[in-house]
Amino acid sequence: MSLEETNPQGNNKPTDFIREAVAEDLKSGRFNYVRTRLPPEPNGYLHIGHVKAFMIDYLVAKENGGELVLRFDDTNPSKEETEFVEAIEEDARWLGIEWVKVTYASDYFGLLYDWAVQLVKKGLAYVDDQTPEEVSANRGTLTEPGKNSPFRNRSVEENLDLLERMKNGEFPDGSRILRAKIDMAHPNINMRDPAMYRIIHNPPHHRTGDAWKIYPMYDWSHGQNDSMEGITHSLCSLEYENHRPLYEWFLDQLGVFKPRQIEFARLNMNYTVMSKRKLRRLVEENIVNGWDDPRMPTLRAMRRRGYTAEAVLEFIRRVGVAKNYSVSAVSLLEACVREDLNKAALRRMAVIRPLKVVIDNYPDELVEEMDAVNNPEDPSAGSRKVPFSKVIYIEQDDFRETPPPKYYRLFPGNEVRLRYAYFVKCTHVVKNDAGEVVEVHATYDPTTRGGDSADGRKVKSTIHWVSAAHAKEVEIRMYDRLFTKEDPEEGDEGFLNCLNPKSLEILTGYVEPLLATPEVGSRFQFERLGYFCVDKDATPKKPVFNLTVNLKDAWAKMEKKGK
RNA sequence: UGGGGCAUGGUGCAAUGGCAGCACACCAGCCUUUGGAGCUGUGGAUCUUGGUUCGAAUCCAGGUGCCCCAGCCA
Repeated sequence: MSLEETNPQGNNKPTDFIREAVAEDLKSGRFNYVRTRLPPEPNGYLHIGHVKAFMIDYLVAKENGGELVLRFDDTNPSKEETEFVEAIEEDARWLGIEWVKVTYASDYFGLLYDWAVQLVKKGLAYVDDQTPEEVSANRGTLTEPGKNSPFRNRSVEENLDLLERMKNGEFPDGSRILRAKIDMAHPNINMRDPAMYRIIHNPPHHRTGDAWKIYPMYDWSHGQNDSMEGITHSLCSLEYENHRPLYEWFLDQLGVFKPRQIEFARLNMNYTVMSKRKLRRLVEENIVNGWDDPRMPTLRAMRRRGYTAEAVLEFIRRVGVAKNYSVSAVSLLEACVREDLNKAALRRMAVIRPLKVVIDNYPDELVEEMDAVNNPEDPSAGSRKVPFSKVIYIEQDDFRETPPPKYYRLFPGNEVRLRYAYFVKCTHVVKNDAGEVVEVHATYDPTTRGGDSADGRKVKSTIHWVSAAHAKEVEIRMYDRLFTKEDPEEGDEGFLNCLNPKSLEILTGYVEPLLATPEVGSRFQFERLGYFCVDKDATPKKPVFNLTVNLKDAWAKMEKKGK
């Protein structure tokens, strides 16, 4: 096989069974173009699980020189709102997804009704007067066939008349449905005379208002809309596999353009929940502070937390596409976020759990401007000045009165480097009545300015600091996983019983003067701590920083293991 | 006891009858003015039984396990 045949584009694109199927269809001539569709129902906010499906639809079209249509699946007025249409578009745009047009299932209500009339005329659909309970009881079970409706053999004329009167609003909700006439004994339950239209008088539809009193079911709408729009590949998740025979049945009976439906495994992630119902409970029961609470798996939440679209996309790329049921690790997402932010985030010094240090031999009134590198990964980011003085704050974690083995940081008698400043050696501590260390005293070596010793002596640790007199007090929001279990839905106690009580911790810390009035949304690496971004709650008086993701902490891991 | 689908290191994905590989995680080391980043290295997987074949993760048959389906939701 030649290189051209295996690799028409001449590059090594990642491949998967969907892309292979699409390539086959193009090669065999089943289709001579590619058009996919993004079919969200506007009934909630997008979460990380949607991103996988969105990117498959978008990239399959893009890689094949095709088009993507953003089509809102708004066939059920009781669940859908315009607010979500806008939110979904905004989130999808943030991801960088491009579509040629926005359409709505409701755009096709008229045409779809005509198609339904066609099926009725062909004797392939009928109006059923059974109650919902009767319909359900007569559907049969997984192992037993269903029973035909007593209304199944109505005349075409009667069906036509009843359908029109359903449409005109003459009948109350639940009194009748239009059903496809297929086979009540079919082993696939979706084929047992599935409902096509149901009657819904209220609420009004978010776009068509009260123009319609009947609304199509997913099965009757989706495939037909795909066909009307000339969609070639209707890509969806595995639970629709059982619907494919019905998808194809409708299109075959209608004799219209027939797209190909291909199913893939949806994205699941550990330590979170993804179902709309559960996410809604978290919001409504004030377990989180809204849909954009940085602990939520929604895109708005991740954006607010400081995740970049690039990182999210890279995560999706690494997760891949297959048909296996799988649960991806949130730690992989975090790794992608770190990798992306490491390249560009400016480094700053911040102390989130302050401990006061007095450098006794440093002149009382002296202030020195220390040179600090903005980003060691990017020399073009330059450097900045950071003021240094006699009283500073360091991290509580960076001092121990009695150090455990392998602890290299500050403790009585030990010398460390203050990043970009001086070597300091701890001399003694001051304690409060409770016996807690409230102040550490140290001396500095004036010959080590900038952080290098003249005599070549080494220190094993470098710690960060801020000058107490120059620091800005800020609010720091430390986020952790919302749940303590990898699978919060597992077991009988339910997802609300494994909430992580420490998923949000609000701290008051200090940052270097350059961060006194940061721009909302800007991202920084607080050295040795993690990546942080400025929350929308920030005010000039009190900046607020969200923890985006922590830095890998080898010492914390070591210490934990030692216990 | 119906139908549809899926089984590869801890996790996620490759290998399309020909040396089981990649990423994250893990472990060890090097380096380091971030115990960060980076670099090097180690360990660990084809659900099971049989068959076809010179050769099987891949093909065939049986078994086992997991997921989906009985909305007038999508």
